[in-house]
Amino acid sequence: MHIEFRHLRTIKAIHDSGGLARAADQLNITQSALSHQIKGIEDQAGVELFVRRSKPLKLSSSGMRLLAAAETILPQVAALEAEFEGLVAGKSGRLHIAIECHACFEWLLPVLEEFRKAWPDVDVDIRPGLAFDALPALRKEEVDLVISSDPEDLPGTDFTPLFDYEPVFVAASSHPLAQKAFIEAKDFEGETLITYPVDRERLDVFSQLLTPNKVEPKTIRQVELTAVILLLVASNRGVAVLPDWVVRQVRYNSDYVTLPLTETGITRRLYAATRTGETNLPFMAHLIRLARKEAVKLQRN
Amino acid sequence: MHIEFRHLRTIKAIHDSGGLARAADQLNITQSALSHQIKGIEDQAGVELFVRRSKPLKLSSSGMRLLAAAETILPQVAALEAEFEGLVAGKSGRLHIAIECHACFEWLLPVLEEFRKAWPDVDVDIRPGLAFDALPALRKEEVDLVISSDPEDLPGTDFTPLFDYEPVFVAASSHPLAQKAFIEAKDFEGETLITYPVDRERLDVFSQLLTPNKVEPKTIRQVELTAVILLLVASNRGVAVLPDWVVRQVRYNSDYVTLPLTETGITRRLYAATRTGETNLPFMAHLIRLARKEAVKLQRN
DNA sequence: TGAAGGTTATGAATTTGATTCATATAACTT
DNA sequence: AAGTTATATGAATCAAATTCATAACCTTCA
Repeated sequence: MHIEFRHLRTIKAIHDSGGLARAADQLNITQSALSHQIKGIEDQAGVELFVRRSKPLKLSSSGMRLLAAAETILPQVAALEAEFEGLVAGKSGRLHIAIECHACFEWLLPVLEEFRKAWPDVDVDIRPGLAFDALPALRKEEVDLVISSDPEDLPGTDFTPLFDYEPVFVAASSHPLAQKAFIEAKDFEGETLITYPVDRERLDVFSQLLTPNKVEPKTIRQVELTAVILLLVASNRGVAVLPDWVVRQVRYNSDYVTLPLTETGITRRLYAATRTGETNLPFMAHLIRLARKEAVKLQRN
Repeated sequence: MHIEFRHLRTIKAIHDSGGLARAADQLNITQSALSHQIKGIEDQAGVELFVRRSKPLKLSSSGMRLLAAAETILPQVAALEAEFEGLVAGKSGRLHIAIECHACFEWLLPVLEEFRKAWPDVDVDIRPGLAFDALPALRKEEVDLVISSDPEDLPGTDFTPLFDYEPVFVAASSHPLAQKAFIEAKDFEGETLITYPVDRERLDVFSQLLTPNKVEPKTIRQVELTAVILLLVASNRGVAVLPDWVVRQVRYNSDYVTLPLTETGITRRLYAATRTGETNLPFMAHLIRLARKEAVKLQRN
């Protein structure tokens, strides 16, 4: 027996309408098409699904069994179809995020909090395991959004600017470098540099200053949490380079100073990388707006 | 989105096979047909269900949602199809019975007990409400079997003989009629006749003796249970006419006598009425055999 | 009982949807 | 860059579904 959803809908329509002609109207086909159709189903099933010795015809006991199945299965199909309509309309979907920027948790978590209120049907997740090779994962649809400061010219991938920030040098107030107006690459030569535990080429201090100037810090110490980095810096256990929004947040504590990198400072920009077909989804656009709003807030502090 | 079971099977086959060509083999269609098919589903859904930037292709997040639905719904469809195969093969089905013969419960219940052991998948029920107008109900598929002693020449309805029985006169041993060799219609004139609570034209004593002889008993008292009828008869509160299998069962009790109706006795035959298309279903044939076997047993007592 | 009205069935023609065939395109590996 | 593997594409073909027109059947009423 080759049963399809369509057949279940037919059975239900006939039962609910109490006749073939009315059901045909409901299904937007002719009575004749419906007659042929039920004959086809019966031929396949090998049993009579309708009793025709009364007028209008009605379901046989076998037909009633099919009706029972229809009443179980069709709501599941309707829910699935509604869900896909939501997907198409952008009301639902998946938003799995990979973050190349380790410090971005500081602004992203409040953003996602706000986002969830507006888009309860969107499946949100942060995928820490995909921070490495985030852009290939985006292409393979393993994530849906990558937060990155390194735009690339990739077909099928859009980089939407979020906001600009400045990576700044952070040292204890008593540190000798604290008296300078700005920091140069060579200033790092005798220092213990404290960083997040990521590939050094993905840290601004290396990509924008040290690597181009072929300078190596004395030692590098990796620390997971921003607060711990600042604690170690304040107690002169090392120096750090952090996004300005990070140190702006804890500006009340004056145990350390912040200095620009280079005379003119360095400005970096954060981007949201999305697949081209999804950039304009309403929920995606809303997340980007929320991210920019949070950035303005951070810069007011 | 016009989703069918077929589409769910396609999604599942692709996922399980890990590629389009292998899935096509599994589904017994060409790779090309499958490619067209998934393109068709995607066009309808309005979202991409597959990620093609890898080889072999794999399900997108939307596709995974469809797979989840497939894994829920397809087992339900498979069960339904298996059930219909059982129906066609006669392993399952419905057996709703209407009994025109009120005393037939005495042999039918043990028959059905045995039947259930052999045919656990057959839906068995006795429909007391349909005893009146049982044959029209059979035609309309409201019941599937009618036990009747009145065969009719009805197109589409088979009457299969079950067994013969004799309706016998029952009276207290001390009753004056107890001394006769047989009973005639006029013998009922001064008597209280105790019957089952059914239409008098459906009682053998009326249809075979009293009505043709234009005899009316003094009074008629209707009683539901056979055991109560026999009690009242034994205590000389009236007389009765019952099928011989009924009084044969309780023959140890000698407070009453049984006498044939007329000099030569009256023989009646019980029939199983079924719809012509269903008479030869294995479970139906088995029930008829069991009924006959039970009758032999009753006649041995 | 015959007529009228309502309902479903049927067959040929037509339309629509699915599949095949042959080949192009894309992804991956060496 | 070449070769292999995997999927996509378009035209042709086939199969399934639907329509149109009408036949057949059932129920009710006078």
